[in-house]
Amino acid sequence: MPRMTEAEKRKSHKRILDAAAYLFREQGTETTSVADVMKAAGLTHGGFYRHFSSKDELVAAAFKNAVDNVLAEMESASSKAQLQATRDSYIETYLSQCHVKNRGEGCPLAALAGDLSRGASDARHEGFNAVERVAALLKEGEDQSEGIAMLALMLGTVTLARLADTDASADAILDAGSKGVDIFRSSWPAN
Amino acid sequence: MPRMTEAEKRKSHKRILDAAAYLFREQGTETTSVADVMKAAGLTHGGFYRHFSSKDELVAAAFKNAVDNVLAEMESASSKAQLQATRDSYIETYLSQCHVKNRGEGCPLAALAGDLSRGASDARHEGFNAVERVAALLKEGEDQSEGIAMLALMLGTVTLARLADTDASADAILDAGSKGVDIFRSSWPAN
DNA sequence: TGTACATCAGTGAACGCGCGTTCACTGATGTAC
DNA sequence: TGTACATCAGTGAACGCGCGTTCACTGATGTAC
Repeated sequence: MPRMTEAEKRKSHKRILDAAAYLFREQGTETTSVADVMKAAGLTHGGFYRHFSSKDELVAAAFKNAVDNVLAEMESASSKAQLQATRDSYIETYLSQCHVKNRGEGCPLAALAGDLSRGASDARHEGFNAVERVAALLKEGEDQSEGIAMLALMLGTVTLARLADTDASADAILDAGSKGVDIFRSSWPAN
Repeated sequence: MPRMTEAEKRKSHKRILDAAAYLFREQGTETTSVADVMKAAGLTHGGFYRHFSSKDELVAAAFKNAVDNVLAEMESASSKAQLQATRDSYIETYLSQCHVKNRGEGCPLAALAGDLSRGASDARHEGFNAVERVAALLKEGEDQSEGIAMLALMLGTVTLARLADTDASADAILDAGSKGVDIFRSSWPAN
């Protein structure tokens, strides 16, 4: 059957990245094996090294892929009004039960910041880049610090909510986070 | 040489817990092996199962041990003034370079919340208990939500700072978190 | 208090297993002429 | 345009390795009399 077209290789590559982005977020990078990812991408593990030189490289690439997908809508906003609208809906979705339960399609930083900070430096650097991208979208202006505080609060809230035993406990934590977000917003000059 | 005194067994048990609490926070629960922990405790891996029935059980017990140690000072505060003083110093230490770099002796939630939320339910439950204990100490009152938002912001800030490449980047993130903490404090009635 | 014996904390070899990675192989693709 | 051949995406067996856990063993401890 092999060999495939160049175009088909690119499709395989994308499927591997998407499968990894989902599984790493869902289960963590340590608990997910290269074979798991390849199986989810519809391939066998042996072919992995035609696409990436190591699992570490995949972790960094899959994380960046996840960030690109999650931020695509906000980063492509063409007007200030559109940015504000997508940002508002981003924040609301972020602090939801759905996001708490659905790690695999949620914020890559909330799912993987811990893994990245302990892992290879390429992946950690990718994580830091994501922090700056998200912060810039959450609060424009020359001072990044408001966006970073907002991200920290949101990420922390979802991280804590994921420890809850019941939906009610998770909701209480999400509500606390939402109130915090409102305090931040009302204490900053609108822009 | 064996067998040891009951008192010596208790000492071994504590050494295993302390070693695990340090190594799990420093490296994560997946990356740290039972043999690593036992070696750090000055024992060999075979004896582990005289103390714990599984690695999962150790993860939960070591996490609780870490929380107990970290909160001991605050929880034993005998006056309102003393609680406020230890809380102030706790927050300042929490948002410091030292805490960012020194995972192994830092906040167990900041180091392990991600691992716990994906792991065995006993350990996750221990994590949730810790959230409530810390939140109650950060902001007294019947409404837990202010303490939870404060913890989420602090934990999120340190998590993001641990992704930074340089001390300066980490400082910028820590400063952003500190400003957020100040906003929370000034927007809540003192107590 | 002294003796005989069961207990069990700790050791280190061994278990099966899954991991990341390598490799010989296949055969359609892409290329040189 | 047709032909001959090198390339290489994907397969599946195999590699060495470290993991969590088990086990036979040791000998001081704790206990029953």
